[in-house]
Formats: sequence, C-alpha cells, structure tokens
Amino acid sequence: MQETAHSPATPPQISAEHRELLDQMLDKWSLHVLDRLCEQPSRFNELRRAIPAVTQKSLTATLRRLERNGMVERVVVSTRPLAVEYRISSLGKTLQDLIDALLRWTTVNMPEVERARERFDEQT
Amino acid sequence: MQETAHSPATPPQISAEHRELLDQMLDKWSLHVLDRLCEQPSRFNELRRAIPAVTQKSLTATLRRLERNGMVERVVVSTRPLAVEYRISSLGKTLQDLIDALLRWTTVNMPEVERARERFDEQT
DNA sequence: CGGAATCCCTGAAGATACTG
DNA sequence: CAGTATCTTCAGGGATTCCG
Repeated sequence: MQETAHSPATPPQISAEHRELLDQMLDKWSLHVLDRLCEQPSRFNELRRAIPAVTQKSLTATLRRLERNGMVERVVVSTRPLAVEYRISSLGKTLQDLIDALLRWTTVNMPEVERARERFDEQT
Repeated sequence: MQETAHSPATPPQISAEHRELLDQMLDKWSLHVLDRLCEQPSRFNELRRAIPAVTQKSLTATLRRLERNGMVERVVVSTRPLAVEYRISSLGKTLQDLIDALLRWTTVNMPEVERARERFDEQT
C-alpha cells in the first residue's frame, strides 16, 4: 500500500469540477426552480411568481445554467405573444428525492437551528 | 376553503427563513466542511489542508456559521500552543446521508452533465 | 497553532428601462 | 410574454499583517 500522504481514512476529496457542479445546482435559486419544475412545467413569469424575491435577471441566469447542465428543458411555442415553457429533464428528475429530502430537513430541523442560534448569539 | 390565490396545486412555497438556512448549509464550503467532519473531528489547519482552495477567512466564516446554526461544535483544548477541534454535532450528523447522496449524485451524473454542456455550448 | 483585522477588488445581484 | 441591456451597489473572497 502506497503512502503518498497517509493511509488511514484519506477523505474522498471532492474535485474542483464536482464542487463547481454542486455550486451550480445548490445555489440560491436553482433548488427552488428545480423543486417547482419537478411538480409542474412552468412558464417564465409563473416561475417568477412562484419564487418570491427572485429577480428576472437571476431567474434567467438560473434557468440558463440549469438548461446548460441538462437539468431543465426549454420549450418555445411560437404562438402570438410567444410562450416559453420550462420543464424538468429526466436528469433533473433524478434530483427530486434529494431536493425533497433537503427541504424536509429544513422544515423538521429549523426549530433546533433557531435554538442553536439563540444560544450562540446570547453568549458574550 | 379560502382562495386568496388559487387552490389547484399551490406549491409548497419555501419561506425566506428556510431559504436562508439552505443557503447557509449548501454554500460553497459548508458542504465540504460538514462532509469532512462527519468522517472525523478535525483541527483548523487539518480542514484547510483537506479542503484545497479554501482560504482561512472563508473557512473561519464557514465554521462560525455552522457553529451558530448548531451543526458543528468547537472544542478548545488549552494546551500549549493551543488546540481547537471541530466536530460534527448531533444535528449536523443528521445531514450525513443527505450530503453523501448529494456527492454520490454528482459522481454518478457528472458525465451526463458534461455531455449536456457540450451540446448546449456547441449550438450556435 | 488558530485565528482576528484590514484593505482591496471582483463578481453577482438589484433596479430600471427597453425590445421582439 | 419573455426576455436583453445597462448601471450601480454591495457582500464575499484573496492577500497580507498581527495577536494570544
């Protein structure tokens, strides 16, 4: 067994590439967009309304990134005013359980987190 | 049944508080710190070395935030040069499966994501 | 060793206005 | 409706220095 560093429990070491991908799918808005699109395909302004506080600029950027990463599909319907529908891709769909688990975790544990914050804040 | 907005499939709507918590636990470095601490308690500089590219400032901020949110515990051992050990809390421990699943997801799906990126980038 | 404090600077987000 | 373009602001990150 080689020992370039140390054999006992050398941690997995996440590559820069994987970190970047994680950043892109777990950022501020992506999670909410994915969550919403897992439930139903939505149009741009529907998403805007469904995700309060997101600006059009951030939403556009988020959607482009998710599309580029193959998690979301953009379908243009060239009717008159023009309609664009976003839907989850099969790849994105594989994230649904994970996202749900994440959201459930925050719901379940928020109270404990708040207690921890109070404890932390009040000491000195 | 009231209808302030609309009854059919009103999405869960994540509160601003939950969004903030998600942001704080899924940000660039927190995931890696939590992942590492789930495996073994570590000291400051051990974490630095285990997570390449993290600066001391970011690591400090990340640890403080995680500590405040009750996910990490800071243990000071007043020996001579002075030792500080960080360890996962019981609350933080409940995130382990989720984090592992997340990391596994990226490992499994990275190839497909890269193919999607190529497709996206080469079209016009 | 394990940080805190400072300065600088860039990149991302917000606001606003305009377009096909 | 579904964006693009522009301007500005501001928090976060990097580098460096200092401290118990």
